[in-house]
Amino acid sequence: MPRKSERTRQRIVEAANRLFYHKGYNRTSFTDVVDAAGVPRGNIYYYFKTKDEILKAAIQYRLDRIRGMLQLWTETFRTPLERIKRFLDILPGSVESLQQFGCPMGSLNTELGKEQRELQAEARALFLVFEDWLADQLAELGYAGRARELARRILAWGQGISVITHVHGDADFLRQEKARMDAWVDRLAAGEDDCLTD
Amino acid sequence: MPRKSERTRQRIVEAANRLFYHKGYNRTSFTDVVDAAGVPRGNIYYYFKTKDEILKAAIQYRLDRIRGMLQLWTETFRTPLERIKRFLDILPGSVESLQQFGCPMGSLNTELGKEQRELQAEARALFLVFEDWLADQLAELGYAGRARELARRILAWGQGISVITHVHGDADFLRQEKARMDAWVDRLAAGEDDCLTD
DNA sequence: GGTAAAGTCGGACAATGATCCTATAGTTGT
DNA sequence: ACAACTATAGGATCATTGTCCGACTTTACC
Repeated sequence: MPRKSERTRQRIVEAANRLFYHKGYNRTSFTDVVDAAGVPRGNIYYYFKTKDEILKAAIQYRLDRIRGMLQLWTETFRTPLERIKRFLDILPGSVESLQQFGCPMGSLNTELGKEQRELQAEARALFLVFEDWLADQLAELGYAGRARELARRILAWGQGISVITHVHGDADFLRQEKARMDAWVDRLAAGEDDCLTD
Repeated sequence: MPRKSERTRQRIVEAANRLFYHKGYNRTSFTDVVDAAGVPRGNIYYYFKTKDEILKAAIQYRLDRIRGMLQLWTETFRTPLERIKRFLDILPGSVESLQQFGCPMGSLNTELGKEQRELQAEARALFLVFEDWLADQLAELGYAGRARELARRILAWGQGISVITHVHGDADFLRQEKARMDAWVDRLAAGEDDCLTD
């Protein structure tokens, strides 16, 4: 039973994940990872043959956590409106990180999208998980036909806020825009046929 | 008269600028730059002592071009509405680049913002140039009090679109959202007191 | 309790990175 | 033509990178 082994692997993945977010994938070295994980240099190779594999494991780790989180929200909140609102709460809930490092999904995809398309294809899954879940909520809200489109729009909105918040370190902007998103979603749920929803 | 010299320097800056956009700053090596610029390895050092300096020159180069462009738009278009519309046309005007590499300003700031704050402080200026110009136009449109806020919102919107377009390579999404921005700006110019502007 | 696999460890490896040196060639003003 | 720069040129340097090896120790099972 490789139980101890499993924990070591987990420590590597978690350290790598944190470093990839804080430093970016390409600026994170093998040395950084082994140091942060507290495992000896040679040992990491037993678990991952290449740096790519570590990234894939880190993305998988994120996916698992996100899926778990969304699952929990689906169970915890009765209405799709509450669920979407909970999603929007991510923004103010992690202002400091967003100011310092930007959005974990967004910055990773932006970095990999330039020249490392295969890796970015993996990272894209992070967006799709959120998109699927949001689309489900929007469909349940009565927007079945345009659920994907609206979901993607919400994600784009969040990405824009994240980038600007990161660029200027402007937490006020984030809070202000988050409030606008809340209001928009409220109107959406109320079925108001206003300019915003066309 | 160091005229030839000036051209060499320019070639280096332009090559570096392109590479920084296509590959990212950190993944662009000195070797990449000298190869692309067609100058011998040792020669680049005559112009720039460090990689940072090349980046600063590249940012300066971008700033100059942007300022020139905005200046031209200010002169070419009579009304602030037309000018802002011209600004929005950047998006469909560079779909392919945005799909492949993301927004030049956004991706650069996202990359540098993580661990290279001093360099990001330089890159931030790119956003501020646009923000100032947009704020001027919005003030002229009659939104003097909220001009900066609205300008930043427009930029955030554009960033969100760029990120999502880049992540999914989705040109349709870009066009669709661009149309929504156009409509929004029209309503803004018409002074419609709708939900979007609060 | 002994053997094979699982897991641990430190260092080696070649490649590439940014940076720098020094020698040569043009260009300039006198 | 000559000294003083300006500019070109290519290779040297040294740290860091991702990758890998081989020896060691622990664990699991017969």
